[in-house]
Amino acid sequence: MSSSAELSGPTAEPGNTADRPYPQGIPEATVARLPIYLRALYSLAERGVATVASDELARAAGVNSAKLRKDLSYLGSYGIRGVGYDVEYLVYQVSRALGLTQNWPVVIVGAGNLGRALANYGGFLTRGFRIEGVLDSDPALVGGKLGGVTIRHVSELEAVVTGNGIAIGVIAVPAGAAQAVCDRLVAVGVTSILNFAPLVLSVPEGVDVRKVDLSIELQILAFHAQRRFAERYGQAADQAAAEA
Amino acid sequence: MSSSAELSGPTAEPGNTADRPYPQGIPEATVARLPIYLRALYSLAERGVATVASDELARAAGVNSAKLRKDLSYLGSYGIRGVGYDVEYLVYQVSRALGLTQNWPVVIVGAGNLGRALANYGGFLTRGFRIEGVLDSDPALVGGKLGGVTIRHVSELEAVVTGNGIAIGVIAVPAGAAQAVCDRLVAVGVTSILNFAPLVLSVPEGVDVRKVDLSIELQILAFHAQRRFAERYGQAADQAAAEA
DNA sequence: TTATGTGAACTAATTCACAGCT
DNA sequence: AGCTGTGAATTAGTTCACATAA
Repeated sequence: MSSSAELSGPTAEPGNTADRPYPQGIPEATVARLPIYLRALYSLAERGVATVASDELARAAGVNSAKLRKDLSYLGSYGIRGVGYDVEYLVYQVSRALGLTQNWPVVIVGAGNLGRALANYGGFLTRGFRIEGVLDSDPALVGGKLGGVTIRHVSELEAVVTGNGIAIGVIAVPAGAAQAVCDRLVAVGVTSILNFAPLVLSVPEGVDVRKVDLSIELQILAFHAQRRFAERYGQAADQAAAEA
Repeated sequence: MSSSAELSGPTAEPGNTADRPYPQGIPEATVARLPIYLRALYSLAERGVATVASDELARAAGVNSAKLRKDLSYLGSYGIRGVGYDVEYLVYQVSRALGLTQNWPVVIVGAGNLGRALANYGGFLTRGFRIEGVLDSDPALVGGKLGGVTIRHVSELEAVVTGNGIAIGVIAVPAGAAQAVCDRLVAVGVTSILNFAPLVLSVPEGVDVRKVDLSIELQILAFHAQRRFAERYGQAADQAAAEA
């Protein structure tokens, strides 16, 4: 989770929040759900749905409707009582809240399986982001294409970042190389980092790191699976059950 | 996030929690951090560290020490006052809490870039899990090897799951195919699903789905990046800043 | 009617601060 | 003397339930 909990967090100067789009700040938990709503809204729009009620959108997003309405209320009053929400308009408002009406240039460091998966991942390249550079240390990969971009050598990292005004970096290199890549990104002004390497990066104050950890999620599943087995067969049986 | 908040949730029968390993239940937020602690502990163990204080382990995990101590206290009293925690012993206790002293057989559906990245990802194959099957619909991939396992055709899904007593499935197929794969996994008894496809899966009660969404994290980063720009340059400047 | 928007109540998570053990 | 373990206080997040507006 990100360090700051609010839009107008402790680093914001006091007293001038009144003319911001979202004066009270958007709770972090809400921010984390907005992308899910956005995806559900796109899916509705594609199916030609013009208006949606909170129950329906909530179901599509996998949350309850009270939570959805409260979440959306942080962005403003964009619904119509007795009717619901205009899908297209809500897409715009949620996009704007997330900063996706801009087009953020992104650099991906690491063009291995993970980097390739990212570049081809449905929705990674969508509205709001463009892959401006892909870097790798393997000479065999340099010069190849990925996501419409030519893979360049990682030694060009600084040139690629500064030359394209890149503020967001994606680290998709092995754990051993990740901290060094991170340090170099931060040194040339990248303040948002998405980390896929399985380690905790250390960064200076003011840099926002989010991590996607493929094995942590699996371990959380194992915890719940174990719990289910223990409930069903008693606490001694879970060992045997998993071996079966 | 998972549906149930506690180890002994509403589905557990009342009155027999006293002889469970963790009678009061482990908060979901704690469960989500245990894998991070575990990784930090392994890293310390590899460096030959025998004992660690909460401050140091907390720093390695990127949390504050009060939170770490409270988290560990849900598992039991495994520290030594005035000294710290025995690294090896704590590895065992955290592993046990997460259900990783067992060896869960896992099936990965989808052997594209993402499936391949998973199989090669540092730590995905580690203690607690073994890849028991990899499936894909592409005949060109079937018969090849991935993570030490031969890729089989997705039509064999049911046979692979039931034949190996698999309880955990990983969905690494495109969004369009994900729900169908999910339904088939659930139908043959898989109750834990890790979903990489960018959509909300619908599953019956009792099935635990976690999702890893590569683009949602990027969107959350964009939100914070936008906020920083707005704070620094005023709310009108952020548009121009990202275009630069 | 009907479905939003939101105070109020509730539940979960975090942090503080210090008693208690080694 | 030092670090854990944990009640108490605080803060964040969720859900309820209904006044409000189309």
